[in-house]
Amino acid sequence: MDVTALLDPLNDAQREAVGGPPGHTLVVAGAGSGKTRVLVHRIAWLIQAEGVSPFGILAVTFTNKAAGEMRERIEALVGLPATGMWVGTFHGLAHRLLRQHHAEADLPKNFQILDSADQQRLVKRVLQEQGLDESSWPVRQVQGFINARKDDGQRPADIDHRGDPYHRTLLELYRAYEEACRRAGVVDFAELLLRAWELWRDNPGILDHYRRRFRHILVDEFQDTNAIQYAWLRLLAGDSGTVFAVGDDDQSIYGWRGARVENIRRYSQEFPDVVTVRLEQNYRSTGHILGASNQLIARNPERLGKELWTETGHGEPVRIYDAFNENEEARFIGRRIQQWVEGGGRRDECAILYRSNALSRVLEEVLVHSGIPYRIHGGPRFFERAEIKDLLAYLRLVASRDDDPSFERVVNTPSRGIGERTVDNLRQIARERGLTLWATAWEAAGNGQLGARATKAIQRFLTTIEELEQAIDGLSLAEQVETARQHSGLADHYLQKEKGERGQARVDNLDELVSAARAFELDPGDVDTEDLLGAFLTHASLEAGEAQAAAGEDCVHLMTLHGAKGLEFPLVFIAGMEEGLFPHRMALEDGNRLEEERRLCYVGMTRAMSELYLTRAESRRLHGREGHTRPSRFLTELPEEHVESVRPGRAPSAPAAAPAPDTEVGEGVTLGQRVHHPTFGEGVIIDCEGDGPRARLHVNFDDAGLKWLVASHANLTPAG
DNA sequence: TAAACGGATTTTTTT
DNA sequence: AATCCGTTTA
Repeated sequence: MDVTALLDPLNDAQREAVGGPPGHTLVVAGAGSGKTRVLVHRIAWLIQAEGVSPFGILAVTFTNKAAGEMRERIEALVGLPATGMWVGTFHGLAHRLLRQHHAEADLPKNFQILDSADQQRLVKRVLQEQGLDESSWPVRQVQGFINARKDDGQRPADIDHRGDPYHRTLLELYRAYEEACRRAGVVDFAELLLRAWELWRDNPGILDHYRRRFRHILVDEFQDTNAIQYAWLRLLAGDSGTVFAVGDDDQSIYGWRGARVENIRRYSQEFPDVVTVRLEQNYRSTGHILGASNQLIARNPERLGKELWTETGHGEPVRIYDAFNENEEARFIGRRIQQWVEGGGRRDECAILYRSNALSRVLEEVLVHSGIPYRIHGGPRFFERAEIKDLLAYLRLVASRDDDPSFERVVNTPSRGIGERTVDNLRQIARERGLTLWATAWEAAGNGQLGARATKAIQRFLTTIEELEQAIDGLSLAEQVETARQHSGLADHYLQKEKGERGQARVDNLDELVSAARAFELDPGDVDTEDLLGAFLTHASLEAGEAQAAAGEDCVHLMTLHGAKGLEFPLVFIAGMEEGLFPHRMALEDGNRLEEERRLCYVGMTRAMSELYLTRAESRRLHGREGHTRPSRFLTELPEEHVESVRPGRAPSAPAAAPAPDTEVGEGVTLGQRVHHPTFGEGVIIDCEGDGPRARLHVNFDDAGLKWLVASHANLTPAG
């Protein structure tokens, strides 16, 4: 086998990383430097040049998408299916371990997974059981506390509340929540990781088995690992395994959910003889874009240090556009995209990025208005939709009767006369006797302690589930889901409850779930085919699915800056470059968070291949309030030599509301006219908004530059 | 049980 | 402005 072919297409740094000795390696990979390529080639190198068996390789990523891509590319490169290799997300791999060793992990065989919405409901339940007031103990905060502790590897017993009553209560809640999970046989996301780590910690035999097997561990996006993930890797590597870590400290944007950038540094200190390779040649962006990005991120202290460079030319400077308000900002972006398309570009080469989702609305309006197809990334995901989760809850109950959250979810959905009172009674009995809701319901239905009416209703529910289990036995997965769909009566329920399109959309989604099951059946991937339903339920929990099916149409992409990580587009806009919005006001107080905002800006900028626009609105209406804004500090941090302020000049297609030239726009001046202002001097009126005395004029002053002025206060006189 | 009202909230999100 | 959540009301 000619392994040099693996190295040939690489640059020197990439080659060093891929073909280096099979020891600990840290690859500091800048944006657009070919990091995935290095990871994939490294694996191929291990197999083909070092003679490592795929069975000995474990590669871990953060998203299913990344894992899928990696597997695909490895197989394409190696030329055969990489059987035996473990490639997956931290959560996916942890789940796999826990399934395999459920007894040692003290979990039921069919344990179900809670997503964060499920977890939130359960935390709320626990709060109510403890008789705590939700306004003093906000569910989200309690949930956040529990997750943060788990992300740090701490169980209630590991935490010292030091007599602080607030802390003590949180601890009690953590305990009670754990107990509720245990009873119901459910596990949340953070628990998957913590439990998998504990499994190894407490079972040396099992750990040893995996240590012997996985001598080669590769980690993508290392800067996003949290404490427990790091600990998990460390445990697995032991003294014999090698870790190949790829990451970029400058792209660490998930600190707020427990990611620890410092794991990169820690890794190179704690593991012996780590070879560090820097990938600094960028294959994505032009010189100007890179220059501006480099200098922005250089403002952050405490970096590992790295400066991207490119062989490509300077290209176009980064352009900054100051709009009068958010409408005008959106119109500018729309216009620019239209030009791009008229110039032969495709719409899907364009992306509009923003700090928070609230900004997408105006942009959408303008795009709709201009007839530009677009697609918003983010938003509710398929498997997270209420109707989908309802139907899955029926199936979960079939798979595991103890699953209390699922029981609660559908016991009265569709309504079958089991009210809050009845469920409350069940809950109370269950708690007193330490039983699950299902067991309690079963018993209560037998001894009639709930009253005739409720008993009957409960019996109906119990029968529904039991019959469903009978009915799906021996069926194919898709048929099972279809059967559950019918038995549940959810379709009629939603049609009746939500008239018109909304209800129908829900029903369509239920049908879609059947299709998803069919697709899963045909290609279940690397899972246990003995229990397809169980695997499908796991899939639904661990892989939330894209929000919208990828439309075939050529669409402009709209997404948050976080959502853009890992992507690239020829033409990129970052909208809302304003203090308080970006950097977000929640991050202004804290230096660390501010640095993270700056990294976020860096991530956004480095998405752009050939053109980058940073736009802002001088006045913005947000959450119903209109306010004046200040330009983002990030704008002022950009070096002049790479940046150009855009003068709209004669707009190629006039803004929607703008009158034709020569129309009087107020106070005896017209669009296009040369005017004089007492302070700013002479300039040309290039645009206007509104009419009458409140009209606002956009004037391009010779010296003072672009200004928006209110016509009635501007004191403009015709210049001549 | 569901509609209707009122109040608070409003960063980012994967698993 | 819009949405979500809890409470009140019919």
